[in-house]
Amino acid sequence: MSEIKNRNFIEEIIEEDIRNNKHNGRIHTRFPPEPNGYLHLGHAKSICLNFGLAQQYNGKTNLRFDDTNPAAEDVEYVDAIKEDIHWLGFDWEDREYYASDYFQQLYEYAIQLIRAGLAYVDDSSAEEISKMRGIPTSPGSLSPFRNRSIEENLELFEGMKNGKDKEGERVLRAKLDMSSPNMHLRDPIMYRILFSSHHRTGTKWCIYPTYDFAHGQSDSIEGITHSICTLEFENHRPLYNWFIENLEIFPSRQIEFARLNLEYTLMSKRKLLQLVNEKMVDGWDDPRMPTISAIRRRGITPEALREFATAVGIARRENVIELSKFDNIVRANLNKIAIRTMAVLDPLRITINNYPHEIEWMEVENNPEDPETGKRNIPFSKEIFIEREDFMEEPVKDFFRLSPGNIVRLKAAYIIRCEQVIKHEDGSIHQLICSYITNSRSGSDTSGLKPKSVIHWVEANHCITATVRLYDKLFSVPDPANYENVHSILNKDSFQELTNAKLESKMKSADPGTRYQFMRKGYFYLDKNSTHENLIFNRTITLKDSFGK
RNA sequence: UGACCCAUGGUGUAACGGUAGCACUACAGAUUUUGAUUCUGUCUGUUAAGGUUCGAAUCCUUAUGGGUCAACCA
Repeated sequence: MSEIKNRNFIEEIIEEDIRNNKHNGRIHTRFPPEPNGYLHLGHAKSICLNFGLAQQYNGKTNLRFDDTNPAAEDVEYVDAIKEDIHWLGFDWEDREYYASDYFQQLYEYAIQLIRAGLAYVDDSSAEEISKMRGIPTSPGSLSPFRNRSIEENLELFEGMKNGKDKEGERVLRAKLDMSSPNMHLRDPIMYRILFSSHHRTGTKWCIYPTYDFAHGQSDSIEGITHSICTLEFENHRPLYNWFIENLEIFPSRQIEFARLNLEYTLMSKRKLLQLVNEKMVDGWDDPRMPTISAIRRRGITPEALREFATAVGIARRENVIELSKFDNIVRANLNKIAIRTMAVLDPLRITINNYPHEIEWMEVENNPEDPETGKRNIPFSKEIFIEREDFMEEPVKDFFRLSPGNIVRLKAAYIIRCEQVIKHEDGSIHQLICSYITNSRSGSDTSGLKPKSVIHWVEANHCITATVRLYDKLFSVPDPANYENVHSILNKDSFQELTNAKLESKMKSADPGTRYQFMRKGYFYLDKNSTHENLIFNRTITLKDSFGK
């Protein structure tokens, strides 16, 4: 069935397991976000991987919030995460779980390990524990509390649970190997005391399991067959397995893959939070952010994002994806579906002095890539706007657009020639006087003229004015993660707001769900704060532009 | 001076002991009433050295380079 298809290493593992009828051929994955921030591109890769694998192999995927640290977590994030996953196109059905659902079970597991002599309560301070752990290249030392009796451990652990101790006063540790070269095996901490209120369990618990003591068991409880995580958890795997083996519970298997890195993009939750908190961006969904909500607000489709998540591949080597890969996929997707319209972002008025008609209606396609979207008529008169940058008084080499004495084709209309430049007192250009070529009307052109360029325009008396927001890369360096100070690497030109853009009048009723292509300018999408009175469009991405290369 | 992991064009990813392929980028050309799209072509690669084998990107060894680990974060 899949002899020809190239599979990634995780698919190979799964197919091998299916062949061996492991877990009766059952495939069950999970996506385990911690609700302490918004989902970003890296998470999108993981979501597509986990849900995609389940779809591919007839399995299931659970959503599980990894909420074992009440100090950092919040319901605000829970809701946003759910919305993002659904928007991306995936559904966990009724399997919405929380690690905190298992707090009681986890507590019992801990007692089981204490009874087996495999866990102990340590009264050492955090600093002492850290010191006794040693360094990777030399063994740690044993805690003086390591050999407490089972009874004493049981009693002390119950005391911890009942709030007898202060935060940081005691922890429960697994008894493994203080001389292991793997630091995670040097008596890792299983439980710590935290008197913060949990977003789900409130103040019921004052001891909370650590990631290592919660994650594998949560997988196991849910019958997860393939627990997929990123490479930095690789050194945790022996511990993951140790807990499962010693607890004698369902053996989920942890598999690690390389996380996504993208040029010019920060993927660290901590730093993204900093950008938001210090108002370097307009919230988590600022279109320059790499979060899923920002990508949505930018106007990128879930299809494009899914395609990107697949295209980057799954492997175990560190990687940095080029931004052009992302851009390419976004453009290819939008090119197929975007409704074309003409919009002049930075208007320059033109009067066509020899144009005799009051008005004419010109027919133009809504999307040449999709004839089913039909055509529309747009008005044309002697007063129009063109893009200021489509005129150059002293054209540089290879500038094909309008300049004094030269001709250009107005898309779907006539060829015009620039006759005169009218300036303000300060020398800046006020407007242009042009003539039009009478027999050059689009579709019935008999002029024989071949202008080197076609430009967009809008009729001056029918158009509407709107706000257009142009976004660019947030950072000026391709590897922002390598800089501690994000302020110093911000791209100063990452945001530009134009408030005098001229749009075709039909855009008055622009649809919030529709992706538009402003011809020759890029793809645009209505912002969430747009109103009928004040239309705001976000630029999703520019068109490819080979001018000047 | 430890353990674990990784190494294929500029980037990402295939090739499962038998012709190093695909995508993106770059460059060149064709088409085009969007300098877009589309189409065609070109450049560039198995980290190194040994070994096993009729045959190695693939298996083994060593070296080199890179990543992860010393939170009561996940």
